Amino acid sequence: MTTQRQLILDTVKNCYCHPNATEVYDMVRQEHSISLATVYNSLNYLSENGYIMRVAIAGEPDRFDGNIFEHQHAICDKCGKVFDVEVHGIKEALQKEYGIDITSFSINLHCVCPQCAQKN
Amino acid sequence: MTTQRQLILDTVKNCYCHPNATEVYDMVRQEHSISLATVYNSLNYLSENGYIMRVAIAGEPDRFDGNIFEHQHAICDKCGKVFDVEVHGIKEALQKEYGIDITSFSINLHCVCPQCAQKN
DNA sequence: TTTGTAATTAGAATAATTCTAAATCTAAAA
DNA sequence: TTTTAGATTTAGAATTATTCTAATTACAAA
Repeated sequence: MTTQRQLILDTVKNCYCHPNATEVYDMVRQEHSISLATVYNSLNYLSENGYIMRVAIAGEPDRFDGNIFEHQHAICDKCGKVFDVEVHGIKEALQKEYGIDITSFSINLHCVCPQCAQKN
Repeated sequence: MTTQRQLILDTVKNCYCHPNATEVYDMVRQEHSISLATVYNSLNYLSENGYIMRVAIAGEPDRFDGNIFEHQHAICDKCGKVFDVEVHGIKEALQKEYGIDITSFSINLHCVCPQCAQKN
């Protein structure tokens, strides 16, 4: 864990959003000098080693998530915001149902979030 | 539905793999002259209008799926192959659990497929 | 026909990501 | 200490993925 990796890890952990690589770059750059390549390298390293999660959403660049507890994502189709949602017992259910050893899994729920639903 | 869109729809429907845009382009081009831009436009059109599904997998370009029945995907982390898996009742369960109106949802299961598991 | 709208096209432009090679850092060995 | 080896960082080039632009074409309705 190097200075830059720690910096990027902290940024992802503390932002409570689900930033993509460019957004992480912009955030880190406000306080420190860093190369975009390092941001990509570090995000790859951190997600491959379980420090953060890589989040794939159809039609947009990969995002990253500092919350590594088992959880899933809901994407608002109006405003694009991504929300964490808690799950329990789903992995076991899926494992049982499909009869394959599931290494990991991800669920993306597409919805209209409460805020967007309100403003008709 | 134009000639090109039909061509692309047929290609995605008949290939029984989960091709990305470039792969669709290469397949169509073997028999017909077409522009890459048309492939992208058409894939967007077809997926936005429910003819095909867009499949997002972390770290790779979006793929497309001619199977539009409710189903999910398992990705082998060794060989990269993508398999369709059947689901039932999950949407209702999720809807109930999260209490939000789910427009659509997708589940990606990461696994080691039977073939890869076999070869040690 | 003519006209209007939408689709297709090639190529340019943009965006996202990885690669390259040089410079830097770090920790262990001499 | 100095040296060395290995990994990391960096800037910028290169590559890959996708969208945009503007001209052309196709097609259906008037």
